[in-house]
Amino acid sequence: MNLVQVIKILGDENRLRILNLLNHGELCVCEIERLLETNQSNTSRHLNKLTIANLISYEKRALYVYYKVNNNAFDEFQFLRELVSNELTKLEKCKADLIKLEKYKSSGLSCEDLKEGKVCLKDA
Amino acid sequence: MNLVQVIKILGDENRLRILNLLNHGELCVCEIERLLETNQSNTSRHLNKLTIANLISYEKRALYVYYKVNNNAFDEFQFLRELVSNELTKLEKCKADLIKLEKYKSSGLSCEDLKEGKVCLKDA
DNA sequence: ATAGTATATGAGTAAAAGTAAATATAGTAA
DNA sequence: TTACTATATTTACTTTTACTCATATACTAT
Repeated sequence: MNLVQVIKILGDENRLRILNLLNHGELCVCEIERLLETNQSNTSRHLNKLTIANLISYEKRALYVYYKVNNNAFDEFQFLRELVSNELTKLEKCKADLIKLEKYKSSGLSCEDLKEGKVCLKDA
Repeated sequence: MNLVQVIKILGDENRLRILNLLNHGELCVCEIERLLETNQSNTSRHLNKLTIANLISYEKRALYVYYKVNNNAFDEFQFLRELVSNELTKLEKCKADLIKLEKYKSSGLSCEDLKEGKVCLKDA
């Protein structure tokens, strides 16, 4: 995967939001899905693209698939650190996502509780 | 123009090649067209997109329109310097473009000579 | 085994983006 | 003026990409 393709894959709001979230720790697909407020299929597809670009990696544990940023990519393409750590945080949606993420994490609940509505992330 | 749109516009090989060329000084449209070995219409469109994204700016002098990188954009989005100065130079096409550019510049000829074939940039 | 759940993927659709040929515009030069 | 040139834009076509619904897969739990 060359630079052009990596940048092409970065050029999507949902995928940038995912990178921003994963930059703060690993998350499973259904957590990302709820945080982005999109559907499962869409989330999975974006995660797949980011994986193909080697920007993230995953680990399957029980039923869940946990995704995290791939530090090798950040070593290979130096501009990625600057982009993810400094630029993304300026985006309104990314800021809002991090607030939701904080709310979710501090709730002490798990991703199963998300769909049961024990944590409401809407307009957090 | 927000970050997502800027990245989207960066995600194209021709536009990255143009940025790489302009990073070494201003060029007019027909020079870029010959260096990229594409046509006039295509070149003009890509330049327009880069202009919309504020990544480059232009100045009209006589019949020619000269484009150059817009340093304001590089100040606003810090990752751009790293990207253009360090990453682009690793791309094969960008390397080849710079060799052609050097050949053209050292020829001492002008863009009019390009189409008359006084400088051959093919496979420089 | 069966049922249930999380994730991935196939298929179809719609929107976006890249391209090239032809034309329009704006400037130069005689 | 008229002819010419560089660049932009219109138009039409094709390819790519994002999205959604439905289904498949893989794992868990009973």
